[in-house]
Amino acid sequence: MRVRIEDVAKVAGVSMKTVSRVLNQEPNVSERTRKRVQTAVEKLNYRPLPSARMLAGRRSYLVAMLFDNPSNNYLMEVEMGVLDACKSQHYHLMLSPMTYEGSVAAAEIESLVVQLQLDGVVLTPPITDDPAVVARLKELDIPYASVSAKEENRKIGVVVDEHGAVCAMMAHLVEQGHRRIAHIKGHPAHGASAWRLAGYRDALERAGLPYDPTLVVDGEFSYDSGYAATLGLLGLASRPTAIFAANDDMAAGAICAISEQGLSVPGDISVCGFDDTPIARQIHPALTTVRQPTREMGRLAALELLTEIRNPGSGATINVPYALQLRRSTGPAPAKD
Amino acid sequence: MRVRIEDVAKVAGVSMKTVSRVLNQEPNVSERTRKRVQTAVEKLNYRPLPSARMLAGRRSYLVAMLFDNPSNNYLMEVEMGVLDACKSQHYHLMLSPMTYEGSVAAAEIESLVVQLQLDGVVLTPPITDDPAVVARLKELDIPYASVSAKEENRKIGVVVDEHGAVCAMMAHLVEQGHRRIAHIKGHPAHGASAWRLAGYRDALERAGLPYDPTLVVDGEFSYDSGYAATLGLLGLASRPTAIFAANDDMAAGAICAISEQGLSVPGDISVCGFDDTPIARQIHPALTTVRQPTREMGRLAALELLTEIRNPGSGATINVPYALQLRRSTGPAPAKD
DNA sequence: GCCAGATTTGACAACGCTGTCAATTTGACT
DNA sequence: AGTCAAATTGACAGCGTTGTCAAATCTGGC
Repeated sequence: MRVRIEDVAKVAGVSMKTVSRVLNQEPNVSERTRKRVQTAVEKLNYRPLPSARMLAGRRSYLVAMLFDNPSNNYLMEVEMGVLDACKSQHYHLMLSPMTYEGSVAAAEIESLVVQLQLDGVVLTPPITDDPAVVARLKELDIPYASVSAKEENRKIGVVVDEHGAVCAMMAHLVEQGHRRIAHIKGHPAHGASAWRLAGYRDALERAGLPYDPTLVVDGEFSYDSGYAATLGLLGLASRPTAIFAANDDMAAGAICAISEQGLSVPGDISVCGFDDTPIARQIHPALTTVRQPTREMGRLAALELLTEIRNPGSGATINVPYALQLRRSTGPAPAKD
Repeated sequence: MRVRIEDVAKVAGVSMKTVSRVLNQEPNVSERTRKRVQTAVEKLNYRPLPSARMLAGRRSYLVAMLFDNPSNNYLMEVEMGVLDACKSQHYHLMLSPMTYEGSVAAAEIESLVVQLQLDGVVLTPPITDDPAVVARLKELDIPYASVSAKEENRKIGVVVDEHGAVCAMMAHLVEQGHRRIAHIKGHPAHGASAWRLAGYRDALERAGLPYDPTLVVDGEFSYDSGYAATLGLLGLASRPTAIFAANDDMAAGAICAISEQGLSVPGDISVCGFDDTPIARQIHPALTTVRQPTREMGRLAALELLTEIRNPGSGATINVPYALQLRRSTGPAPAKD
């Protein structure tokens, strides 16, 4: 038989309403009763019935996560985090893949938010920076939280100090004696691409190294684009001794290209990436990269969104720490001739 | 203001219940009243509120996908497929990660299915073969569809002919002159591991090759387990000239181990995997493997589930085709001494 | 014109939860 | 102890729909 809120109330020895308060994190519940109720909820394995809450309250207890497949891994991690957060607050998640094409997206938003009476939306890159989507969301006055959004689109959400991470990574290369460090840019639609490039430039300046435009090449975050870009760099008259790729996939492509040319990593050229996706440990040599706590980021973004939903104006942007993962793909610069 | 069924009833000059009957195509409504109600519905542009019907009626229009992280990529692909199917039928998807531990899982199922009044469940490996979960689902009489389940747990769902795929892959190796072919087994909890091992043995027999137990080693589908297993194989007095790993991650580990020992792939040893995950194209050399249409499998499984829900007894198991992806990691067996 | 039986219709009580508002308890100060 | 305000708790009425079951209305045969 279905467990109802009434049953939980009976077990906890409180009223239905009090259980409801605990479930919805409403204020004015003493710590002692809250604990008691929570115990009862767990004991009975109770979950509120979405349709009943929707009907009784005015909210749908539904948030959507909008995405457009940057990378399966990344997405899945964020999703798990969002799921964690939702579960902890008895919210539910709707997944909504969107083809990132501006106007189409806006119409999709419309039907999602309006028809399903969504309470809020979690945005993941690159949709975080889609002006049409953000504008429509604001217009509809629906709370949204973003993961790694650009400054201007970010009121609520979570970010890492990408700039700092890139600088740290670059500092590591400089320490190893590298002076000609190339950069493979990310996909132009992603905010992260710009941050990483900016970090690269600032780090050069900080190290007193010149900025050489020939060492900065286009990429699109894909393995193939990294491979192609690296081929170009290797053809340069004076080739770099290190390559900083804007993500791991491209770094993997770079390593492959370098090996294929008969050069060694890191003997001849050091390579580093960004993100610490599983591939970083599964290539040879293992990739030096920057780790972001992706799942945690999803969780925190969703948590802030729920906070905002519950209490408009109280959602914030959270900064999470990054961590350099030094592995075998970077090493001392080869001795100069 | 929202238009309610009551308003429609008033306009049509009938009771709420009669309007409901018309909306749900129930019998025993005279043609005249049906018309009158329909006119009123159109005039007021009335749509029933989903949560109210769910609460009052019995269906939730909700299906869940149960999973326990076999691989982010795989999962995400299946999920996308399931999402496609749900969307097309105006159903919604609940994601539910489960820690695969038998009894715990069963309790979680309970709470999901009963508490959320799910209409059906999509099972993904390895949960497809968790006896506790399957038994509980049957007991609760909830329709479920599985993706790549073992024979006995599969009434509704989708499978690929893994046995055939493995045989085809092995035939390819044999054709290239390989006689000592090793196999790295998958995680024992996954049905696929058994299929792939069985396919390996049958293929050997078919090719008239002896089955050598020392060439069959344990793995758990992870990169590291593939790496470790391969080290073992390389230490053998008479080492294999080809390794068939039960999935791509392990194959990638194998390639890494082989290279580290100073041997070449495929020059000294050919390696092949299974699944065609992105890593297959991102390692060097690119991996020969078997591709399954993962997303399509998710879609078809969900579609069959929805069919079954709508019309009990009509769901079926669908067989989807596999495809050999021949890449650079396999080649002719080295000439015998 | 009347009756039994079939057909059509409606009243009303769920469904499981939250909002409202009043009742009770707590705690800080006299 | 006694007071009053603040914090905590609970009773109960919906939310919009469908299920149940009884009431009303139609049939056709006499």
